Amino acid sequence: MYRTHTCGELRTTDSGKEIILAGWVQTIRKFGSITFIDLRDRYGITQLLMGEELNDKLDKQPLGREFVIQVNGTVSERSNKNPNIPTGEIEIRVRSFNILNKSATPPFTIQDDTDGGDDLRMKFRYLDLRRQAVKKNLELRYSVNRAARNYLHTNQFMDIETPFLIKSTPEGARDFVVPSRMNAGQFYALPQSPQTFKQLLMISGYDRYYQVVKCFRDEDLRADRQPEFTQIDCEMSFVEQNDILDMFEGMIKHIFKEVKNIDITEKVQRMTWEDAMWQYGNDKPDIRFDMALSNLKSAFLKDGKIQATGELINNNGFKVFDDAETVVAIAVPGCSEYTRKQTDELTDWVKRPQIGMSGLIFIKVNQDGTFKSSVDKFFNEDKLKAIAASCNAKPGDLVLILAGKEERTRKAISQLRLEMGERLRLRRNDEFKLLWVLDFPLFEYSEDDNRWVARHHPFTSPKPAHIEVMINNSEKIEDAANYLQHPYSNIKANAYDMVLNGNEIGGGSIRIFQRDLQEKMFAALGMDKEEQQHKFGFLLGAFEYGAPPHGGIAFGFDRLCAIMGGSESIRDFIAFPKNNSGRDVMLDAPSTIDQKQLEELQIKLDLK
RNA sequence: GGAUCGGUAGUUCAGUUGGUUAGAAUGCCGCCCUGUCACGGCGGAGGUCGCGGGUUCGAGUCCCGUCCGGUCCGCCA
Repeated sequence: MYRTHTCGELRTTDSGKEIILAGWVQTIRKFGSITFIDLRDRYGITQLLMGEELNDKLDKQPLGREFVIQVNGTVSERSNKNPNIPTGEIEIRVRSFNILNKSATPPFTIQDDTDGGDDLRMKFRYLDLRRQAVKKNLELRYSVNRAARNYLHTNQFMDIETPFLIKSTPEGARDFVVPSRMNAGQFYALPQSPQTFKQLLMISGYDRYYQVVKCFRDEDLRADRQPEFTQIDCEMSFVEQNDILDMFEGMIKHIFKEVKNIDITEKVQRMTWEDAMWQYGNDKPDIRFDMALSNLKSAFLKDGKIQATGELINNNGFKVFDDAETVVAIAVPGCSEYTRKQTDELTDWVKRPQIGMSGLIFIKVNQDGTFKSSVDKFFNEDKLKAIAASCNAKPGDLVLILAGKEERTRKAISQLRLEMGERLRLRRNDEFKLLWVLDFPLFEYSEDDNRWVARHHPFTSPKPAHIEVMINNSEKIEDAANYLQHPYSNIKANAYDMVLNGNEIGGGSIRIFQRDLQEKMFAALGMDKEEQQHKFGFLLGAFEYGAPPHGGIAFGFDRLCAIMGGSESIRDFIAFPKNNSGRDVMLDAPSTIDQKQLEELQIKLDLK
């Protein structure tokens, strides 16, 4: 027998018991003729006390950090207790020990605040995973997984596995491809999501499906994006949008209750995509704090028309505003005392290439009710007051204004809002605010491909009221620069995202389930009949055999875990993640393959 | 594809205007210590300053290139 107990479970009530423990040597503290050892396993740390009688053996068989040892001994109440660990009231009086395996000195310390850098930790990930801090994250991940499965199981969802070797459909993200040896010259693709399979399962009558499943996208990485990632993928039949929203806000609430013991009792706020863009400049607003936008002038089409023409700011001799397509403001609470240095620093911040604005205008709303702005030359106090009022600025606030092209400016003010929220510590990682964003546009114009593409995916249904517009308008565009004027840009979809603290954690839609509407959708995306048949013939065929109305959603499991764990980066919530360049630095993958393998696949490399 | 920050002891970092033998902490090794738990004390070993080229009497430091890593933009239906 290797052990009778784990290193996390013994207490004073076990005093006197003869036990066997096995684990890793965390630290050795030699104290004259006695030696203290912290023994660690997955469950905790237990202190071992080795007396004088073991010194000969310790001299002959010295221990080191991360040695795997087994000890026999007696549980004993300590004279000096350690209140910092659960087993701190006892120690093991060791009678004998056994080295099960030695260890080289690890390249970094196996501690919560390790001295190892990210690169080194990834290279020795198996050592990094021994650390309590990382273990805690994986435990959280497992408990989110269990909570989701329990909820879905309770609600009659059935876990059905779908294949990983599937067909490439170059719509959306780039596919990872896998060469086929038996079908030389042909390739499988790894799924970006089990989308079409879960729709086929609906047609097969499995009306509630789920899967916690790996998905693959061959795109560049980010702190919150990996080339292989896990989704909680779900689909339901005979449902309307509201049924799905209710079901899955139920799931998220259940997860929060089970994992973090947080009760979210209120209904999750629902906001249209247009309102999100209008109020926050962003389709995934962080609503932990307010700071909503004031649209002083905007080319954004809301309810099919331009809502802000700029009467408050135009024609005051300030060319920047007069020439701008869009002028937006936010009121930053309590920052009217910003110094010149601080406002200059903010100006530099918005001028960074990643933000790309050419300047920043500010109005200080002083405590005494006066105003001081960077555009005093052009705007009198009444005007400044009106602008400040438009974004609900209070005395003591700092109004920040950006002006420029619609898309860039809206994006920039959104980033500026988040940055100021961050600086003012309004984005606490122990506060959780959920939001549904609804009615996304169905199409997006791709200037690269000069055609309309599906914003969500091509199986998403249009709002019923917009179907006619979709069918009766050609997809062709005469003037690409004016695509916003095309009727397609105003078609909305039965699509929804769940947003948590400004992060998209889930997205889905009510699907098209009739063959002709699906064909019209493909046609709108510029796909002719032949191409439709080649790429999606199986789905169009299936729609002819009694496809039920259906819809679904997929949650980004890694990201959800990271946010619940209070982290921006998903890597610490994945046991073996890839680095920024998509490499596994531990395995050193990807790597070249043997000439023999290439020959079997009949593949010749032509590296540039 | 682009921007930006970084690469110095096993590890995390400091290193002034380009100037003597490149430092600290921690880890490692040795000795001392019977109540430590971030143990303590004394001593010791440990460096191709990522790599290549250039400027200079002299380069860790300046310039060019390159590789690696972090973050971001593009991209990610």
